[in-house]
Amino acid sequence: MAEARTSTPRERYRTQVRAEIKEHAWEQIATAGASALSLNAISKRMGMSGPALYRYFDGRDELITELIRDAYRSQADTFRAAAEAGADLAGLAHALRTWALEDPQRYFLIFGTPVPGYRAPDDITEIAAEIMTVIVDACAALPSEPTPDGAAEAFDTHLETHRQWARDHPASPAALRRALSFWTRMHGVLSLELAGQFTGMGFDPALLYAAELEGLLGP
Amino acid sequence: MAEARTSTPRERYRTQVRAEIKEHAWEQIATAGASALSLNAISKRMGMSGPALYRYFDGRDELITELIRDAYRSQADTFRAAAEAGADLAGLAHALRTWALEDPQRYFLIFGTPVPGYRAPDDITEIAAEIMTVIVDACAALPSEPTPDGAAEAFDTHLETHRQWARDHPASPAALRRALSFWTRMHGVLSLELAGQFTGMGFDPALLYAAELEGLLGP
DNA sequence: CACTTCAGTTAGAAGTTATCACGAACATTA
DNA sequence: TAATGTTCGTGATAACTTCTAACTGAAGTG
Repeated sequence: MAEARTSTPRERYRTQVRAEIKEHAWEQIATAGASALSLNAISKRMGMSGPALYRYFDGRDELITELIRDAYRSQADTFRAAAEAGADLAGLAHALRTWALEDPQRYFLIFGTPVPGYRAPDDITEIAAEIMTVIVDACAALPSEPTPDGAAEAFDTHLETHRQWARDHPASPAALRRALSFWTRMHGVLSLELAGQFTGMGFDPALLYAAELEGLLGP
Repeated sequence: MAEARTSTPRERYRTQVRAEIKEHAWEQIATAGASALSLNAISKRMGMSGPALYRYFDGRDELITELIRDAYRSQADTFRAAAEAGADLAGLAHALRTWALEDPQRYFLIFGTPVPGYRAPDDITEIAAEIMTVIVDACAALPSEPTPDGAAEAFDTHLETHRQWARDHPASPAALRRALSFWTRMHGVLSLELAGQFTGMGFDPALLYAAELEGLLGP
């Protein structure tokens, strides 16, 4: 049994081809969207014919799932890198926007239209939880906390006993609520901007993003 | 030249078949997503074979565009109906959420992953502008206005001269900014909820939605 | 050297969108 | 009424797609 002490040439070849396939897939997704991803086109552009690709991926679904996984990992890495570089919540927001604009279709691979039947593998939701943890940490480290009014207070008491999504993070409910607001508000602006819903409207999305961010940091 | 005085039986039949096709399409989209929409399957389920459908729609793209148009119209109708029934901004938020939960895939047909090349026809963007107008009206009718801090103030001055998206609505910049915040924040929560990003996290999305709404009405 | 493993091939099934040419039903006009 | 169009639905066909099966050849292993 090959102990995989380093890696056999065959394994290296295999992972290299897999990576090349994914690269072509990303290229295709960026230009035509995930729904137009064609295994056939990838194979032909790599100089091999049709079914050869099935040696490396079980099929279209597995390839896309792998791309989704990479997208999540990429986002988690940017967040973690920003946090380790000492970024606060505003820094995270900036890193997120930069990352999203870098490849809109990658963003939509995570946050775009869901396929009704699809259920993400557990290791992917694990990465998602890791991302949330970074955000919650940043919210807990902020000097002030958002003051709860009516509905916010109700939500805070709800969060008191519903925080397993944050891995039972010891932060205050207000901090948890701010983390969720951060997520939803930044996503709200970003997704609409990346989807092109603002094009032709005339205002600068970056300013809206900044305003939403500051409104989140303030009270 | 048939003056189309009322409508010929053939025209009635035609529009009826078109409607039936769209109904089957909606059904299919709701269960499997728009990317899995199959003209073939629709034809067969209607008892006619393959290419017959091309008498009624130029092709897949035209059918989907028509569905998008209907989705926009449906949303515009709900907003308008709510506004005419005297709903304030909170009422609009409630109507929006109900409408979205009614058919998530219809929501994503409007706000979901964009197809890189696709450009919506002008009459559709017209409906979108109509929707924005209702929201801006509701924001202008609110008693208080959001107080601008730093970035919000910068955005307000920007909106002073960039308001053609609101058909040059005479509302104050603060009201316009609130309208945009309303749109992005409600969409932020809704889209993530409908995409299933909250499932397994344990908290109630409705409470988050309510909290975000109230945070929008307050200051 | 023999044997196994694996990459890549062609062939083919089943599905899709979309076009074409034809017959049949319908509507309109002479 | 009869002739003439117009439109609907059909089967055949092309060009795609994913994906399976069987086969060839090369690379690594005992």
